[in-house]
Amino acid sequence: MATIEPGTRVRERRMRREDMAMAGAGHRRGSDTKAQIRKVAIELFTEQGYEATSLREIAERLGITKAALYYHFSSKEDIVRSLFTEHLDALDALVAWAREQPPGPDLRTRAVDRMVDMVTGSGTSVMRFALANQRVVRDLHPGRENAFERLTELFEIVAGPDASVEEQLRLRAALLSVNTVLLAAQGLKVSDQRVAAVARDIAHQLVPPVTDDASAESGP
Amino acid sequence: MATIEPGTRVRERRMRREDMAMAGAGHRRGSDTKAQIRKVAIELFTEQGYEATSLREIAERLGITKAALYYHFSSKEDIVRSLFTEHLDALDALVAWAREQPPGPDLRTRAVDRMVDMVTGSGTSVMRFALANQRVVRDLHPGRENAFERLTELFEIVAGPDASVEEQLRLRAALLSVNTVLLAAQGLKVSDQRVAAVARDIAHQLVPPVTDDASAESGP
Amino acid sequence: MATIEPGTRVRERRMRREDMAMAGAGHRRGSDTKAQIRKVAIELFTEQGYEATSLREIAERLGITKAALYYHFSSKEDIVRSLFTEHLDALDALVAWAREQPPGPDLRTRAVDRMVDMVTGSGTSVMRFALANQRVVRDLHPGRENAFERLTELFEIVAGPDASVEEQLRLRAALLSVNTVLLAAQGLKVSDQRVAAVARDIAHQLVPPVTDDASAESGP
Amino acid sequence: MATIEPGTRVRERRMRREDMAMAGAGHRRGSDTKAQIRKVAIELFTEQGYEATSLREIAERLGITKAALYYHFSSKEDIVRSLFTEHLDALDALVAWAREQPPGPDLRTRAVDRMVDMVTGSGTSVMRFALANQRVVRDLHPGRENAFERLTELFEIVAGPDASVEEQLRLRAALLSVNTVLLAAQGLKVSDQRVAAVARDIAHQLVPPVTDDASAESGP
DNA sequence: CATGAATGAGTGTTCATTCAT
DNA sequence: TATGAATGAACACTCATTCAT
Repeated sequence: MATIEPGTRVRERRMRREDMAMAGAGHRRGSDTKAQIRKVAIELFTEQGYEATSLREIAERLGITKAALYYHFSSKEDIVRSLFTEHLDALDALVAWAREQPPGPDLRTRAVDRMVDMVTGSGTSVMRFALANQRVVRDLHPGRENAFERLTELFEIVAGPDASVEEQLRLRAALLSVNTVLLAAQGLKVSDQRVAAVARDIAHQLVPPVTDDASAESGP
Repeated sequence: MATIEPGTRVRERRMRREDMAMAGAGHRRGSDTKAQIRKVAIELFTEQGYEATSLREIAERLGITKAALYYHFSSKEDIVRSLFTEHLDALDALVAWAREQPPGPDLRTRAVDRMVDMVTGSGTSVMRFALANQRVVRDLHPGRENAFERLTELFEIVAGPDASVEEQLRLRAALLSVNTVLLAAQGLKVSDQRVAAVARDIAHQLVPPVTDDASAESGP
Repeated sequence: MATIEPGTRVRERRMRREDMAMAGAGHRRGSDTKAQIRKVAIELFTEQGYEATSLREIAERLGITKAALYYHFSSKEDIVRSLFTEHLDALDALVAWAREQPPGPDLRTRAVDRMVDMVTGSGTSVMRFALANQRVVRDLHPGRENAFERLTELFEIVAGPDASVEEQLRLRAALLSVNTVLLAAQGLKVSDQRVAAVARDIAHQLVPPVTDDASAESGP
Repeated sequence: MATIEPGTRVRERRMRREDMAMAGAGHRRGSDTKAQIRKVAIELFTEQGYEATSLREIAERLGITKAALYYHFSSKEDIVRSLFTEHLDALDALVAWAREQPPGPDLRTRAVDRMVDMVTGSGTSVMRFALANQRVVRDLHPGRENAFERLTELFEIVAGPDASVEEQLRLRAALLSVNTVLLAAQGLKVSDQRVAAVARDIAHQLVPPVTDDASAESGP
């Protein structure tokens, strides 16, 4: 041990909710703990990654015990799964929407728009989380339908059956570009709106023109 | 995580090198253990993430003991740091090259080309690894020069002093697009070369035209 | 150390509490585990020294797991710190008492008496522990108030402001002599009471007579 | 891991002797490594304790490898044993001397004198070391003759066959008092000589008067 | 004389998880 | 709804020790 560091490391067990709640009416013991857990969890998982985030951290941040987490969720994995299925609906809706659309030259553009909306929309986006935890997401429902499966489906619908590999690649890149821009914006002082705008522009720019049937897409 | 990873991890303790060694070479043929550690480490860190990868895994895969890792590296962190500084040189070279170039309308394009080359070349792994472990990379040298700092520098040099925020964003996105395409290609059956080609195309397409002051190149 | 300790340490893993428990009490009867840890810890630390005592030893002797120790204490250091602050009160009380006493020729004698009482009093004394682990104790609160600081304070109060260095030395030796006698008694078949008696005698004998200069309390 | 600390922990392997030696003629590679090891070892064992001191520390401080230590000593224990037997001779001499002395009333006093000389002389370190590592010393030669055995022998010879338990205790305390004073002197600004003088005084004061059978011994 | 490379047992510590209350 | 107390498995890391060169 050599030299012993003085204070630190006191584990600050107990820092109950009473401390911070109390004031403001006792009305909150009732219900939404589960929602709060989800909120904190997605934040931490996104910031630090799934494996690097411990249940203790989540519990402590909420002023509850680890055991309490187990009342609401049956495992750590269950938390992350819940986060996903919760937000997977958005993707599902997008897929459903795409399926209904008449296949036309502007479907791709409109799909991209919705994608941009989705990603830049709600606070801590699942997309960001998914990118930060690809492995977990992939392992989550092995063989079953997960976010990546959904995306693939979306890609296929929007690309259409006749799209060449290059076309597919470009389209996927277009749809994913929001995240690239998000990544690119790190360290730059830009408002979220401006980032979103640029993302949209770039995405539009990348959408490959539809190549109906004949000819090559780079035209004469 | 318990249920997540299905097979694997079966605890196959002991599977020593004697199996493959010619029984008689005292401890090891005196050479490249360190290099092998790095190789295995970058593989696992990329696949599973830094935190999700244990030193036991690395050691076992090499048929050595955990303690042996500590002969070559002073900590887990040291391994990851070593991986980085090893390949940081490529980025450094790129920055140096950019600095020497005469600022002209085609600098951006040529920078993008080199970037694509770098990422699709041997360095593939490091970039992929970096993206899969952003947090670790960021925390690695706090305040000091790391991969992200390097990239930022590159961005600034290539963008030039008068670039607007939008322009910067687009340029960054262009330079990073290789990775987007890499990501997009997952699950698609395409050769690496084709992916690289598309990446290059897309990157070129995204490079913002230089808007110094005069009309310049975007003209008709 | 390998060959040093002959028997002992036979690795007797698992020797659970079920043996002595009435099978059915969920985890523990809810009470004094923490106290028991402290008890065992001070014993082992005193016998073997802090560094030479492993948490496994402590846990095993109690029939609990190492992890259980961490439920009650946040680190090994925390255990030792707790032992100290727990018993530091005794020293504090002594200091407080000394401060209140009217400075007179018999203060020294009475202080010595209380000291002897304290050290020979409670079972495994902190004093013995402190002497066996001087370094740890010193490193424990670096710069802050620890046992040695307390003793110094006591020495100064009892010695008075005009004491010569020799006088101080003798007084300190008197106060510490209990421990010398404790040490000297090792290997000798004597009852604790007799040891205490001799210690008291010796201590009294060593107390330096007060040597003011002016009349003061040794007056005729 | 949470936050990664930057530099530190680089293990500073290699810091060879060439760096510091080189200058001063190459004459030192020859011999006295063993002596230096002992010197460093006794320092560190005394400061930090035997268990808390690692062979790596010793080796590093000397600019050699751990393996080199094993050339000179067959184990860590061997080092400590060597330290002891080296200085055990002094004690042996004392015992021998005591044995030769005619048992008389002043033997005790003279024995105490020699003891004080021994402890305050060059041997200081060993005694201090022994006190700081009582357990190790005790375990060192289990059943065989060690420092404590020697001391016990000395005690018995000097006390004589008819001494009561109290007498023995006092005598032992007298002989050990040097160490008490050494301990007491910590934190006090006194020269070693003065400490020695006080120690001698105290020791003399504690020597119990010989109570053979008849009469008082200090009588005229 | 000494090192480079390695090992096996052990350290303190943290984790996800369980369950009686 | 939650908690207090605990567990077993794993983790990163260090130690004393070995041995071919």
